[in-house]
Amino acid sequence: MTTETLAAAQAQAPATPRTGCDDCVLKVGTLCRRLDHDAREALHRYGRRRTLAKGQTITWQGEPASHVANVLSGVVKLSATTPDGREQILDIVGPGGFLGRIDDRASAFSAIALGPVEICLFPRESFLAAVEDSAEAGAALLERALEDLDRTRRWLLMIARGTAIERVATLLLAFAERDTSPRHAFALTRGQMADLAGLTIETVSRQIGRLKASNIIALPTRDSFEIRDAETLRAIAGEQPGHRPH
Amino acid sequence: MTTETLAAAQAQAPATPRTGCDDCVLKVGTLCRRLDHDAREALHRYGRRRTLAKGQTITWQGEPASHVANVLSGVVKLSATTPDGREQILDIVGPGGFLGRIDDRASAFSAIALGPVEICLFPRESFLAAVEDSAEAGAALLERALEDLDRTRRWLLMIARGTAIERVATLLLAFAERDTSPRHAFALTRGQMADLAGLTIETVSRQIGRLKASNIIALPTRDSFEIRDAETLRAIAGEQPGHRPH
DNA sequence: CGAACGCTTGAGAAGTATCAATACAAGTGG
DNA sequence: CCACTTGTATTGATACTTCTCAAGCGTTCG
Repeated sequence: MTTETLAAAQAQAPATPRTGCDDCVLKVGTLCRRLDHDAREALHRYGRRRTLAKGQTITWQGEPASHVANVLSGVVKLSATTPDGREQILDIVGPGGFLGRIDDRASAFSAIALGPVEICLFPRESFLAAVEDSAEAGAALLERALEDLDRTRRWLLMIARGTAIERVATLLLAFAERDTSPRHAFALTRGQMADLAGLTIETVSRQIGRLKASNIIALPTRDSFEIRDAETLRAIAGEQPGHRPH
Repeated sequence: MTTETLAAAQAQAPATPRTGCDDCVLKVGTLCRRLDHDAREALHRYGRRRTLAKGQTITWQGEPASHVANVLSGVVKLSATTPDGREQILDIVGPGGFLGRIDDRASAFSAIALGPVEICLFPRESFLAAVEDSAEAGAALLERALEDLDRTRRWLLMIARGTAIERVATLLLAFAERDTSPRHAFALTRGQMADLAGLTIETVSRQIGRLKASNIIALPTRDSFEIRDAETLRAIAGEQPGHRPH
């Protein structure tokens, strides 16, 4: 597993052309889209687009991060590793997501690309300056941060009070939300599901087995599933009416 | 337990004088202190200061919140109640903290005053407008939100991967950080510690008993403790060097 | 004094982790 | 093409942690 820091990533890919925000991939974007032209210019003087391969680490647990980043495309897992070697995924960050710390303390977490990922990388100081100059950018990032906070709190509740089958059912419903076809892909491996749900691989597998045995889901292949009884599945997940996962 | 919403709280205390931000209690404040005069004026046209008694609910789980608030003084617990009646405290919010959702969906959580609390209450729309007008306010709130996010993620890690004694040790260290005298108060009751740590009262009590039996802590009275072996306690808590709890 | 509340302690039950074996799929190299 | 390795998933037996239910204790307060 690569252990590059943001700075290292920047040094490693100096050939990447300086790309302006005007042709930014981030169409649904949080940041660039809501900056006025001047602010965008100022920020884009410092922002660099980088491409990361699957498994590449963007920030490494324990190192002070001099840079922050926005995810342009692809998916990143934000995770921490306990002293005894177990991993906990704290969030899955997709396009528009913010990575890094706003102060200069060491980051407690690692961000690892789950597939090919494009990010926009900023020195922390210039990023902060840009945010303080543009109210729109600040408001957009604030909105995003508060959404992240809300989602993290809901997941904290699930981890703290939910049983194994509740957590797995919630994950399956989240996977199912991503597409409309009846057959859904497991977006994560069993190991990643376990790391996200705070369980072991074996427990995740057993709960999926229980759901299959109860005919609540079916497993046409090993990496896809169909929901046979959505109502029961939602009931197991303890879904509150009025807000949906993710 | 009172179940008032923000709107109800506003209606309930109409006699409170409209207080300007210039004499705001929030000296270390996140918001008001960093607004320029015009923005402060604009916001203060809508902000109302409210005093809440211990146990009073500021927002109620499931209700759409039309207002947001900043905590001026006192401490609030942000918590959720599961369908089966157990409570999970998601965060303890002190002066400078932000309460509420920035969108109009129902709030998933309740905020309950742990003691006498002063808050500054804003209609959500005017609050948002003020943030979009003032880059400084946006930046300050963003900083705060990202801190909250970081702390919540650390606690999620602790809940997901930590054992009962690790969680309790972490809480004790957090209590001990609040004062310098050798004898520390339990800032929360056993029940609140359990709700925060995702445990039961009995388990919390047993872990405290274990720490006492191992001479790692002493219990001079029932609502205070002394740390006898700080190093071991920190080792149990699994404290990473480089960042401290809360 | 009795009631209410918060805390402690005990015994048994339940849920999940751990350890271990096996199965399956996808490469890889002979 | 087939053995072999590697990564991932399933299944079983057992141990351990925490929850649940229950009882008892100490303090405060009416």
